[in-house]
Amino acid sequence: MAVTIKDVARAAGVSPSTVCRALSTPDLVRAETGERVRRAATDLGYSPNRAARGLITGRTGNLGLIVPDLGNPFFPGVVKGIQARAREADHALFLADTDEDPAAETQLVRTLAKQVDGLILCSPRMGEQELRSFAAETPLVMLNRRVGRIPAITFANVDGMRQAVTHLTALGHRRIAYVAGPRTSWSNRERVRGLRAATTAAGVELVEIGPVQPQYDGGVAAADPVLAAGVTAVIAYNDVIALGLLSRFNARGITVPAAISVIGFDDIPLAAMVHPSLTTVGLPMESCGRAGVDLLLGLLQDPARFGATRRELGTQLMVRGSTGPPPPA
Amino acid sequence: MAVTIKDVARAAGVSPSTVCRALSTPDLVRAETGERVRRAATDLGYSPNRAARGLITGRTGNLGLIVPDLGNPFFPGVVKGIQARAREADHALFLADTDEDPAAETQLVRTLAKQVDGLILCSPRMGEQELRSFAAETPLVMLNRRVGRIPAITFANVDGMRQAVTHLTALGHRRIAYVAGPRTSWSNRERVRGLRAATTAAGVELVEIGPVQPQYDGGVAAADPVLAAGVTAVIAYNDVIALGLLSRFNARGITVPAAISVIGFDDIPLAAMVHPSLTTVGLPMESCGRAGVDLLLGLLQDPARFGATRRELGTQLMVRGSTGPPPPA
DNA sequence: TTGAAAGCGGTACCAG
DNA sequence: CTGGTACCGCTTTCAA
Repeated sequence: MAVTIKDVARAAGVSPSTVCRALSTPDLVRAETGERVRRAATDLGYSPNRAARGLITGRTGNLGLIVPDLGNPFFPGVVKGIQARAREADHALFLADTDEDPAAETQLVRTLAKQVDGLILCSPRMGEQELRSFAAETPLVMLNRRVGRIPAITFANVDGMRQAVTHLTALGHRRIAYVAGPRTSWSNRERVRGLRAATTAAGVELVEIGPVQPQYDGGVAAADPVLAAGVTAVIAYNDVIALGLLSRFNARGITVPAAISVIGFDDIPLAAMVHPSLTTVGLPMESCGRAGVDLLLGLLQDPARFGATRRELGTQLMVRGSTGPPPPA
Repeated sequence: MAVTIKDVARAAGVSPSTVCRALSTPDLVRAETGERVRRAATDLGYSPNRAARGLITGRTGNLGLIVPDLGNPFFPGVVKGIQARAREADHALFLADTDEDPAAETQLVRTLAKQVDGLILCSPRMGEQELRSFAAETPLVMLNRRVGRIPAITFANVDGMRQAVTHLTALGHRRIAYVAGPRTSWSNRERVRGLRAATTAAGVELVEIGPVQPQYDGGVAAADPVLAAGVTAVIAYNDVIALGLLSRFNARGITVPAAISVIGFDDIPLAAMVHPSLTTVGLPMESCGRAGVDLLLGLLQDPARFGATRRELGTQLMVRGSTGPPPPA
């Protein structure tokens, strides 16, 4: 069995209480005693049992993270940022993947909530009411979604779409398609909103296609309708869909960007690795994760801060090989 | 504060002991009483505090997972499998990412070991001695590495390479390059071993290039040496390197597979999404994760099983568009 | 079949 | 500055 506080106390010839103080509040202990205790602790390889400590302090030193699908390359980046920041702050991280199932999400929140100081919900799929009620009883931060005054980190989706449309209109495109993601997706709604505003402002036509599943095959399926729509450029809900579009265009002998321009969203690592490389709206995924942890830790220190705690991270269009001037009419 | 066993006891008009029994050993409680308790528990939304339970039972119901880099698309697949299986077995999962740093790995093992029933080390980078000593004091399973008798799940790397070489020789290739991954990587050593055996057996030439970092840029950097080696086919340590090769070949106007054939390893999702799609040796990543959890849980139930607990998962060559006959000489 | 009591590993308060 | 004591939430004897 592991070494406990009593073992250290015995070895140092003091009481457990003193060991506790020597380790966590050295000022309250005589220097010499503290020294002796700490040496004993080191010698025995002691480190406190966090579960036991949590029982009395109410702080476990653990955070929980729930994501819809690690298979979607958007999420690992965020998870990595969260993990890194949590570790810096000396917190461990529980991870759960819901496989895009809102019911699993709900159940996992319930289960995890007990074992952690706070939860991070990445792109949660559950309903607003549920989210609100969870947020009321557990410290909780959302990533990539906004509901009421629940603390959240989001991306500047609207501005990202503005950048994409500006890029395309500057190249001369006047008729643009959008391949939509799931209707239930908050970020899809935001992106549509930004797109409509930008196209209207620029006076160019927008053709909405879909919705499709935010996956490769969704993009493949959307490609033919896009071509049928007679546009010279297409913006996809995300990069994975855009890759599906590229693939199907290639299969049909449509060259990109000569015949049609393609823009994705997210800037997953893959986007820069394909040919032609994908022009896309880049999101700071790791920063998002780190910011989420910071927000949560701040909230734990000062729960009153709730409500003043939402942040939108900037996005940046990455111009690459998949966009160019429209073909001559 | 959360609802505790006492709240349930009060609501049901029984003692905490009875609540505990009604929930975990229903046979020891009168049916009617048990029913009443369970209803009260449901009504109040009670679920036991696992940390408190762990304190006394010695089992936390938590597993720990340490991976080198979530940014490498190989790992999310494995993590997903682990997470899914752990959840089915009613266990929660701690996740840590070491950023390829062996020192961080060591420290994380120490930290996590206290909070979990067992650890899963995915492609661990630390030294053998360290691994052995950790394995001696903590229930532990390795994925994608084998050291002595430590329980482990691995892939049939050697056979995978045999399949790749068989494919290429069947197409007529007689001179093949290998772009090596890190020397410190166990799976790279295994793959080299399989490759040498297979090429020798087939009587074809093998040119080893590298090692390079197992990343896209590593592949880009290796492309020119590969071309200079005068081979008609190249096998890469992994898919990400292979994608780098494809990119650089494309940039130099070398067409794949007409001028040269390319094979990767891992079958990351991306491999099927690029053009030409990548022929690669597929590894059952999710199965690996699930098998790892099963192994660990078995070990926890019966520690004596240690040593009889290694398993190698089969691999399957996925023939796609990046391989074809060699160009006429 | 049930309740009381002890204790898992810590921390916090109170006396001294 | 230090030790004793109570208690965090739960499980598990031991008696009744």
